[in-house]
Amino acid sequence: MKERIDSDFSLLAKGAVNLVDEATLKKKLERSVKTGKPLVVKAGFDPSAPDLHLGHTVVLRKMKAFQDLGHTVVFVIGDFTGMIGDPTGKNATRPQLSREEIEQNAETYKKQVFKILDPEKTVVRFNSEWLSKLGAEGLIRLAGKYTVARMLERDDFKKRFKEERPIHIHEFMYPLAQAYDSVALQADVELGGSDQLFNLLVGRDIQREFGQEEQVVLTMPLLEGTDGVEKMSKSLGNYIGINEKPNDIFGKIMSVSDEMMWRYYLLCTDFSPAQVEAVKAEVAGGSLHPMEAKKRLGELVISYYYAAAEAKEARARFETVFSKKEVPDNIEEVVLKKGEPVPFPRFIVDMKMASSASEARRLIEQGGVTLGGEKVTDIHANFPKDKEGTAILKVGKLKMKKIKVEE
RNA sequence: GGAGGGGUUCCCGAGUGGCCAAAGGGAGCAGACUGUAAAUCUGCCGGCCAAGCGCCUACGAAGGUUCGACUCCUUCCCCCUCCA
Repeated sequence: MKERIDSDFSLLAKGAVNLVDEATLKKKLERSVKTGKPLVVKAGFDPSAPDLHLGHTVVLRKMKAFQDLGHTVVFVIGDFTGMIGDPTGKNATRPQLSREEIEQNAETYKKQVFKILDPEKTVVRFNSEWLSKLGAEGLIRLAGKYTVARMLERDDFKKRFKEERPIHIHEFMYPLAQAYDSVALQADVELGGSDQLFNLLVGRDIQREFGQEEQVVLTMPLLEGTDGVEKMSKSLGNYIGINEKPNDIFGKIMSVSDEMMWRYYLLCTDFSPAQVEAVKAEVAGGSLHPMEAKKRLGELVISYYYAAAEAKEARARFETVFSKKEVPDNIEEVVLKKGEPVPFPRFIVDMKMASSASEARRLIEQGGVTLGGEKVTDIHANFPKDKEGTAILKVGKLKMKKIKVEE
């Protein structure tokens, strides 16, 4: 029993940035084993961005870890808190989402989330369920359980207060509302990104106020995006979506810098820190090529969201296109009727391989366009639509189509 | 209610009557190189074509002044800060 708890604990604590606190988690685990009652593990998600990327998976995978040990994972969709908007200090006014939009987003969410979590074992809840019921009175009562001074402990509030930048009252409600989620669910554990630490800790205080046992707070690191600097986010365009095609995921992973790849190894795979170190040592020692390490990473990551065969295929395609610089077999074919020759820039736009003729011209000028392996050099040249035949049109390294002209 | 600051191309941000399709940076794209869609270097980076030093569209919106406005004036819209 002692071993069971220790091994569960170390598995769950793996990779965490914050764990508040170890003793409580152990205690809860122990009690759960004894009573056979699973822990309630909660994580909240904003309903406005239903496009999951690898950054989200860091926390989701942690949820999965709890789930695999038999605990109850509650996926909270913050439809109520979403209306408030997490106070990030930015003034991005959030578009008010309609009920239908939220429902729709939730569905999209589930579809993606269940690529990681077990749909059978996952409880999905909307926090408007209990927060709406609270009413103005309840909300004020809730607010009565916390103090401004404590709120101002939050780093960005503190900063803004000091710099005399505005803090809106409703921003204080966000952590409180989120905390109340934990009360409503009687959460034992709450997971989140490391930027959520403050909010999650408020949950503990509020739970105590409501006479509940405090939840354990466990935060995971924020994964940097493909640029290697900013945290992965859709709005920054540096993300790798788990819904993207295997080929694209593979390519994007290959575009992650060599240094950054270790971070991905650590946060996006099942590798233990020791295993990651081992691969790292191999690369450092020269016995493993960094490119190979990265290819393996790509294959591995894809295999979590797609079939293993598809992961292999993505890798194979990458090697064909980039390493061997060959054209893969299964590329899109476009069949055209014979007709008048078309100026190349126009033609490239028609084929949707450039967004404007100017761009197409630029691509030609820069030597990025080939037809049947021949470089197109003249922007005034025509695509020989008057001749029958098949040729591969390549625009840049990534875009290629097989063009067939027939009678 | 009062005082002030601001809205520029995908983003940040300079520009304050012509030299402005608008500095610089980021992102993006292309090429070279390579070990990868890494790194590095070079170039491009509103649109249209008859490709000229051409035309159209663009500096919150609408008008106006001017030979000429992102730059000046008027009105309006929006954002932000401080004081009350």
